[in-house]
Amino acid sequence: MTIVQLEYAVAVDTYRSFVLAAEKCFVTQPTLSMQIQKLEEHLGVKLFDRSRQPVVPTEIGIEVIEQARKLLNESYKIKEIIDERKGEIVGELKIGVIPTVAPYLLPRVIGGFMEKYPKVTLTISEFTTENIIQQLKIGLLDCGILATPLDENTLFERPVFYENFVSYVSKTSPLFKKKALTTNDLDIDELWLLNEGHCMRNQVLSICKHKKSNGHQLNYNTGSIETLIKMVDLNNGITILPELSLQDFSVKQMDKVRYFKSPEPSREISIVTNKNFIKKRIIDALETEILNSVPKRMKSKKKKEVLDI
Amino acid sequence: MTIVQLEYAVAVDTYRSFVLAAEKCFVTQPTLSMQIQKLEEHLGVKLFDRSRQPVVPTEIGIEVIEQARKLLNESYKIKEIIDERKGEIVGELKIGVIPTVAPYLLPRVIGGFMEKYPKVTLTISEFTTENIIQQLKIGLLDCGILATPLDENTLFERPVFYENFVSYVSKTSPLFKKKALTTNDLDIDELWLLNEGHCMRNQVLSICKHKKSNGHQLNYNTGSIETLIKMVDLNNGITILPELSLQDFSVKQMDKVRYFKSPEPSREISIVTNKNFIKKRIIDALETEILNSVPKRMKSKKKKEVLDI
DNA sequence: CAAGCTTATAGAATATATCTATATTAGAGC
DNA sequence: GCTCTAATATAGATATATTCTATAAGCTTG
Repeated sequence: MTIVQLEYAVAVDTYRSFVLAAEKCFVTQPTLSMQIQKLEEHLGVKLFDRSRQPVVPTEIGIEVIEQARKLLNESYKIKEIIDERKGEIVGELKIGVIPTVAPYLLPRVIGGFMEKYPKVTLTISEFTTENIIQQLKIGLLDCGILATPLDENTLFERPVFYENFVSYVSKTSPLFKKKALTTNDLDIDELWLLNEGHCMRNQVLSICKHKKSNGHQLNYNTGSIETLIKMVDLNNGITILPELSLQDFSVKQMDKVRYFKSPEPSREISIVTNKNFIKKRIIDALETEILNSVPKRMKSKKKKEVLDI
Repeated sequence: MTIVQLEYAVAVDTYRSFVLAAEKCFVTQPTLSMQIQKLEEHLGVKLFDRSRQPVVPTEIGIEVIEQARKLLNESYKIKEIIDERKGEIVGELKIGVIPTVAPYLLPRVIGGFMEKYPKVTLTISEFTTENIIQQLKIGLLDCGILATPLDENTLFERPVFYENFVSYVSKTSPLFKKKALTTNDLDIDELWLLNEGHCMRNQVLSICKHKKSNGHQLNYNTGSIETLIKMVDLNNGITILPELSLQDFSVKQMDKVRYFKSPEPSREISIVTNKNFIKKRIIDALETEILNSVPKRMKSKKKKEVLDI
């Protein structure tokens, strides 16, 4: 049994294909097949059921591969020990970010980060919470930046900051005249919402969970907060925005922002990793950069009341 | 970097010798040397300082080897998953036992154990507590059977049973007339003790810690409880025995046993393993066998007041 | 049942691990 | 400080493993 064989087995599990796994491991498919066979022979059990398409791990294969992932993690940690000793922050960091955080946070973070740590390659992708969780579990992502708590016991959450929600109200809305709102003021039928799948949609709905709908005239669900803003600007109604999205607002736009009275609804944004997690130093560095690019007030680490996701 | 290379590095750390490590790994010394060199080259750091005799790991070598031990543990766990699936309890179990437990417990355990699990090879050695702790940490032992708590945070203790201490009193001692004793009755100058290094010696001394010595006429420190018994039988005085040592006593000997009034002084006997521990199923089986060969009353898992070791 | 995948097998080329023999180096004893 | 001894390193040969290319065999799916 070799580390390489375990890497191959894990790759087949991850990609559910010998051909694709071989490609990702930079070897030919027969090489990978042979090594998996040798591993299976060594262990005395079949790890994959090739008669299904796509290949699936056998019952015991699932257990062995889970354990193999732990072993490989320990092996990456050896490399980290070396890098750390050399005082270098190097490597690749694959980050998954939810779309309601990404555009307002990352552009402010990556510049400083890449300047400070030129030897780190960042790979950033926007995914839904569900997708990020999946990919963290199988190691396709090193960390996620998303709203928590997730209640996933194989993942580890480090809360980084707390972001309030605000409402964005068109001039034609009755709420425009109010200075500060309570969640009771919201009219669910006036509200522009994000698509299903965005955790922020659920949070916004839970803000208004006590309100009943009288039926919408128009159901427009969009994938981007920028669209929500434009809908209010051009088509009346209101929407709920995360605080960070206000950063580049014009004076005209700020006019339409209405804050909630305390307790303001808010979300907890965390860096989430696999529990036996690696790349600690790079991720520490990322956390520091995020904290530097976020208003001080949001860093408050005391457990606020946050909305479930 | 291969698993084999890491095994070699760990072996060199364990045995502090390339020659001996090679022998234990069943390869020649040049083979092992070459592989260690390749590993060092791959990692870009020297793991061992060969200019010292015996060889010592470098500062970073210590860290890398510690991590390598974790990786190897994960690799043993893969084998365990396979064995477990096959429903077999197989392998080797290296047990370290303290001398004040070994002769009264193990003979009753090993018979049944070996019959039930014929594919397990048991290797049992008597060592002091200190020695067992050391060997558990570097993996030379799989588990220890000793008095706890140890307060060692890299080790894991599973309390198995609680053993009272009794006194064994010669007919000429004034205590012989008493039916039950309190720890206050003990005369430290009459007491036969075990050698330094036996944890039970410390426990016995702590039973009498409030008593002052007037100076002994004879200081005879022995390594075995059997000797303590014979000293009382043939040379007067008293001694303290663990409860299990009474099991094969003659009627004549039982005459000399005096129990302590409640709360009886007692010790906690645990199976101790490394924290990232392996061979779970074999050790579970061992625990079951031990519990089967010990009087029910001693199994009480409620936290008794036990003596420090 | 054939087309288009995916995985397995065979044989050659390459790389790696191991061995034996021997050189070098470090430490112990005089 | 110099020898002797024990330990580690190096060299070259051999056996073993890994990988590749080419091709066969097995599943899916229309």
